[in-house]
Amino acid sequence: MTEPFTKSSFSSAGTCAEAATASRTFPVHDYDLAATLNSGQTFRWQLREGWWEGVIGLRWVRLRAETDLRTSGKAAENERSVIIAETAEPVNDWRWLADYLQVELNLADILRTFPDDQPMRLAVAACRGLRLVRQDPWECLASFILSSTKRIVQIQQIVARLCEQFGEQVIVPQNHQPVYTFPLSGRIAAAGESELRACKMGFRAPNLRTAAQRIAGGTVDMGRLSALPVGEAREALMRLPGVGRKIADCVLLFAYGFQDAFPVDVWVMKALRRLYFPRRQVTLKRLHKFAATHFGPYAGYAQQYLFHYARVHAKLND
DNA sequence: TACCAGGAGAGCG
DNA sequence: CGCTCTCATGGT
Repeated sequence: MTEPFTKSSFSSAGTCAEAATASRTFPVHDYDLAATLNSGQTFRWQLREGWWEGVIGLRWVRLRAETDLRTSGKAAENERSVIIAETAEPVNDWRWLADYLQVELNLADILRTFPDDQPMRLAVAACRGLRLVRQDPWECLASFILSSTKRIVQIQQIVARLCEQFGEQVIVPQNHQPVYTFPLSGRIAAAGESELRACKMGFRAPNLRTAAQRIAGGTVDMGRLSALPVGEAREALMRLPGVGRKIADCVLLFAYGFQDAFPVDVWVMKALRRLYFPRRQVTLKRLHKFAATHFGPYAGYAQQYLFHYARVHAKLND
């Protein structure tokens, strides 16, 4: 990577009360920040005054994408731009953010591995710049346990209540409203079921609580799963209550980076049936088999394109 | 009102 | 294996 433009200041916070403490600019190619942060992988990013605000680990951060003026004449398919990040506290090492955003990943190399068929061409064309981010495993697992048969907006609301209720306050810019961390598993494990239900998660409450207890108690070691073969990691996740094939695959893909994990939800199911099996009644199991052989080594990435395409761009209603 | 949402799990034939 | 039902909540 080229040496990025970094600024860390104890400087003139004088006139602007909302001034962030540290900022950094990441050069990127083909990175649609809005689509990426708003495509149902994560549930805490909020667009406010032109910035995407969120919490990664213990840090408040806000992000903004800007087209690189030096190359503004280039074709859209190789768009150069920058992601500007600002934090509320000084930052020495920005690896946590570079890793989360996966800014060093070459998207073109991945898109090249996709099958050269009409559905993928449509999805890629419609969602150019869509990325996968690399999330914290526990936050990802907990969020997706809360996701079942909920719309994305509702998942966001439940997660927000959970953080407000059980998370710790993080440092934010002056005059900014309070922001909270995603609660640790131990904190959720210690919560009562009725406290959890107060966050409007309904029947998912006992599942979240039991999963948190097993993780906080060491029955499941989230850190160890990344070293396992994908099949074994999936089995370990699926032993947790409320975690079936779909949610396990979401965690494998979004948190651990198993690129061949292929979550099939109602949208992906609809897209696959409509685009690849227009007049056949295909079972879920058959679709998994198809996905494992058809979409290549980055099937999970292809899945995200199909999901976003189906949900936002395509009209797949029968 | 009826139906659906980035599902899982139990019960059934 | 495949099908059906239930779970809690809020929005069309």
